[in-house]
Amino acid sequence: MIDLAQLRREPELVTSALGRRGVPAQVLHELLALDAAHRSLLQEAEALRARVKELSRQVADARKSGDLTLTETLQGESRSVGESERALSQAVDEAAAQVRAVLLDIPNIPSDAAPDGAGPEDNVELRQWWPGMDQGQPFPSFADHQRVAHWDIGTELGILDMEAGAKLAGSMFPLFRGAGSRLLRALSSLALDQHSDAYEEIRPPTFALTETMTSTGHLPKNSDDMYAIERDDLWAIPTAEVPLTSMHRGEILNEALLPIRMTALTACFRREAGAAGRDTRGLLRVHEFDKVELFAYCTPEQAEAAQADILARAEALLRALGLAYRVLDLCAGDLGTSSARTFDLEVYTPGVDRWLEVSSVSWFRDYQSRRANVRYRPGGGSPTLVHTVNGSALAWARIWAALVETYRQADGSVELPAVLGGYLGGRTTISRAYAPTSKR
RNA sequence: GGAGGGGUGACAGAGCGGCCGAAUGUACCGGUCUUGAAAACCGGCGUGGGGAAACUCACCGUGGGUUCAAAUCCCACCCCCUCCGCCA
Repeated sequence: MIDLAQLRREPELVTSALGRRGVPAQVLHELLALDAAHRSLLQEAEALRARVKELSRQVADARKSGDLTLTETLQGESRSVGESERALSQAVDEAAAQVRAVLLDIPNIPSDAAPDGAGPEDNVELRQWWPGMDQGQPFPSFADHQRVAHWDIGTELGILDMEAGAKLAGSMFPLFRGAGSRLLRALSSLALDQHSDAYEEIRPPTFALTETMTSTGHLPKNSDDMYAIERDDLWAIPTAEVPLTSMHRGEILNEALLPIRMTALTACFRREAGAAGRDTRGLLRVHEFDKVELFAYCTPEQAEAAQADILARAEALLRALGLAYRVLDLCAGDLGTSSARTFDLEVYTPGVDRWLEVSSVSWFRDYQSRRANVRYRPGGGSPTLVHTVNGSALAWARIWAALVETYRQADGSVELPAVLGGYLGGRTTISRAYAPTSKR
């Protein structure tokens, strides 16, 4: 969440910055009013509380001196002050809850560096990359045999079975088979191995408590986008960012250990509630996908480099896989709730002729760490919130789509890039012959 | 799931109704001593909220309750450990 003290200190600045991403000034004015009301109630209640404590001390003294009448008088007085204190405290709690509810709903302040804009159309494309670009070649033209959608390729080769997935869990739950399944495993292994030089590999739980989801900013605002297991107060994680951000919740981290960097392979679950029927064929948009995430807790000074490192690693993977992609600098209006600055990576898929988001590399400033209460002591001084940074490297479902489309050969087989060879037991060719044909 | 034990400051560990935000030890910071270091000795050392300040409030797993007063008593829940049961 944003810093309430900062809002009080410089309301115009915060209001105009949040205005860039569409938060009405009215909301902030109301928040300040609620906050002022809360504080004045708090002062009254605390004065009463102090009085009760003072009287209690006097009761102890009176009893010690054996003055029973005085003891009873003081007890009576304390009791009545205590009663009004209790009533006031309840009002204080209610006021505090109101403040918190509004505060939790306010998105992060965008970085000054984030471009202006209201939505996806205003995002700024920073660069593109494609195989051969470094040698001066133009953007690939792609042959007709590459202009086949991955869902057709998947069916043809028996490596993707959307029908079977739908039968088991409903539409938009993909089921990969044979070489298609192994390809996913290979991608995850490749990525995790690549990041292991600087990022500790974590395998977190797939579900998280409401409190955990709140720390990253996924709750309360985006509850419709998540799968819930109400009986156990659990939510299926939409990204490994959720558990990783909360791993050190409530802790004061050793400054010497920063940045603390972690990578995790998890399944990610998205209800995609608002997106019914839109771009939903094949793997364009699915409810469950595997993703390798990169994450860092760092000092404010380290944040920029930490974000750059994650972006560089995600790009390096795309290049290693030989996939054309572009980098977008998200405008203020398109930023995720918790983010101050985000770079999206979109891969080009020739078969469906689209740019698909496969990574979102974000800097959250102290928005998440304030919710999660993760701090460090700069120079041994008083505790200060850390910054969090994360990004995917990468989300595999769409990469899978890009790979089979980009590397489809004239004969209908798929010839995967050599970097994956070691993870595929040397079999970089996927052809009908390898398909375990139970059905087609 | 059943039985028992336990959750207190960075860590260890006392306190079990009345200046307890909390003894003591370790760690850490400053100082004395020393050529330097160690040891010893002296001093300091939690977090958060409110307040211009004086000052004040909260926090001893979490949430309720009893009481003039709760780390201390009562209730519920969570987590950890040991044993039993079950199990990939």
